[in-house]
Amino acid sequence: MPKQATIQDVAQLAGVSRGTVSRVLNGSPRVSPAARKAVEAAVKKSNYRANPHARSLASGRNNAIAVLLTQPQHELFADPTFSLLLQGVSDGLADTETALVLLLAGNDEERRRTATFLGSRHVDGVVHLSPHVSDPMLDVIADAEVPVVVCGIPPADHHNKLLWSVTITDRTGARQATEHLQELGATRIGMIAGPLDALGSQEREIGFREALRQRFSEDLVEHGDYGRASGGTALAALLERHPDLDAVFCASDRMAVGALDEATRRGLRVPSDLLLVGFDDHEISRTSNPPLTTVRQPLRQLGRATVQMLTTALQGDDPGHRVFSTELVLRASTQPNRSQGGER
Amino acid sequence: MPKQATIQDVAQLAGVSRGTVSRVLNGSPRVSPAARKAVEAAVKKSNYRANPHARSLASGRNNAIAVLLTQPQHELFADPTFSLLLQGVSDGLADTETALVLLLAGNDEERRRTATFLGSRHVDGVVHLSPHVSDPMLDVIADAEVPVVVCGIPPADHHNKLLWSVTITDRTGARQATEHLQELGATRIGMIAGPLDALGSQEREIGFREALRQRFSEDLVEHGDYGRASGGTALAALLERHPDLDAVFCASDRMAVGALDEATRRGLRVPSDLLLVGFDDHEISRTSNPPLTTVRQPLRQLGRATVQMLTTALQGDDPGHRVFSTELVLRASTQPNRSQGGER
DNA sequence: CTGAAAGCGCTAACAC
DNA sequence: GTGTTAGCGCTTTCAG
Repeated sequence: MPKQATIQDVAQLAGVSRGTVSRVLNGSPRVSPAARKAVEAAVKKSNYRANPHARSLASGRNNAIAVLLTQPQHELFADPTFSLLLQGVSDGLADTETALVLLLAGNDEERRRTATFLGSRHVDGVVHLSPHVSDPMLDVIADAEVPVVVCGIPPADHHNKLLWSVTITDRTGARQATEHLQELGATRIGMIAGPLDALGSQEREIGFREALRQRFSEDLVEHGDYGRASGGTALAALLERHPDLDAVFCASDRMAVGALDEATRRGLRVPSDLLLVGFDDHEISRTSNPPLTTVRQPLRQLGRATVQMLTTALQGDDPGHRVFSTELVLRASTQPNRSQGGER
Repeated sequence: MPKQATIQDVAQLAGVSRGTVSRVLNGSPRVSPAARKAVEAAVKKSNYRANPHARSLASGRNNAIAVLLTQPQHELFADPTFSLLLQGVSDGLADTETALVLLLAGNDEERRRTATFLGSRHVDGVVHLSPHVSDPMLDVIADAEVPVVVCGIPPADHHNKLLWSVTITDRTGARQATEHLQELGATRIGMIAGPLDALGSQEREIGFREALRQRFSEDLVEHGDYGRASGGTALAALLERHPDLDAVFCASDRMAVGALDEATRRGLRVPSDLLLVGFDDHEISRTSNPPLTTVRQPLRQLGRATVQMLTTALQGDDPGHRVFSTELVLRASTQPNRSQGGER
């Protein structure tokens, strides 16, 4: 069993010292071209691979970040949001040597494990996808004193100096969507909002409210859980209270599709009887029948941004806070006359 | 900035040597109760956390395993299979200190990164979820000489001494499903199979064939990609060739639901006009209308088994090969008379 | 049962 | 530029 080559072997092969090899490996500029060449050859020849633990131990860096997922897994995989964010994170890591450690914290046992894991400084930083209000993991992360970038609006009471966030224009996006419905002549507009503990959803509600102004009324809003089924239930509840509803803005595409299911079941046609707008611009909004007008959020970009910000933070700089713009995407669910669509 | 306590600090506090502390930490039996107590107190008092890298460096173990996902992410999250397997893996890790590193290898760049990662011995073992025929990652893993447990049927030509696998009774499950359709009187049974490069799907096809015997014919089989849309397309193709089709066995629930969509669109009623059986027993088979009879595979158990086997392998033992049984779950899609269901 | 001590493989500070 | 060397924090013989 030929043992794995160490930096010493490479040094010998190249006829230089370990220090020089290390410098070459870490791209230090203070190395002569000749030495560099020799080392590179030796590395290849000996099939040398740096031992990540020795490296971490000596340098104090981990070269690993964690992605924290707090949703119960059921919900986690049902929602394409995480897929896209994760993809973005992976993109962001693309030309680094940084490993991605997945932390599932969907139940108590997993949360416990995650806490010890973070406590033992396994990773240099963490990306937390969609924190909720009163998220216990936020405290765990704060205790671990590890830099974190959250994807979404962090609770206002967080007292973590090492927390940064990336968000989208939830409020504006919701307002624009609602205004779009108003411009189409809708006068009785309802909203199917997301869970109450999701701050992003609250923002969307505020945007809706802003657009409606004096026409707003609490009973025009029904809450779901972002999932498809809840959209149907919510629409039913709204119609119960407002049989004359002529448009609905939903805080997620999945709920919008659920509402579409329910509308269809009741014989309501979209868009002729009911205008419908979703939020996310997931695949499903394109393939539904009719396709949904929706508020696009650039999830993949968000994911990329989280790791960029984390990288910045790890270098000791302040990554600040980043906000990404949403964009209204017009489709058949709000285009009664099948025209090419509005001006927005 | 109070530095993190080291094993030395604990030793001093407890009035013992580092060696003793280490023994306590690693649960060695050769420690006096008194010493143990003292150490435990000191650990608590100093809020000591072992440095994982120092530990790995000294012991040669990593205390981390990788889960490899080779699907493009789009497909990855659309398919609940992975969610459940991952959940099982997480379960299996429950009372260990082992970290789960997620390796996404859905594109070339990710595959490259994964290869270097594995090459540098970051993890003790890898769990590979659903390998395909001619999967390039299998070679990468073999080159890295890291133990691997694959979830699914490994290609026959793998020459990896460190590869073990856990599978299900694909063939028997498919045969039983088909026989169930036959027992209900179906005479013209089609199959919507999965992708050709998935060995599990090939097995299901063989099971179907075994049940049909002389009635089998190539044109009774259509291939999809396990996804919903492909199920609809496939059913359309089958009906084109065999307008008298009275039953269809699908190699995934998602394809079965897609077939259901297509059947409904054509005005065919399930089960009265067409019997339908899926495979997986995913959530969707329960919530579809009508609910689907399906072949249940115990995914979560499979996931748990992978890490158990890996653990065994890491201890130097041979985990062998494990096969889990599928189970036919009867639902309305094959119960024309709404009776309580068959005898199987 | 316990302490002493030799590394694990690498980085980084220091000297030349 | 490059070699030397002192650790990084822990595990694991080896004595006793």
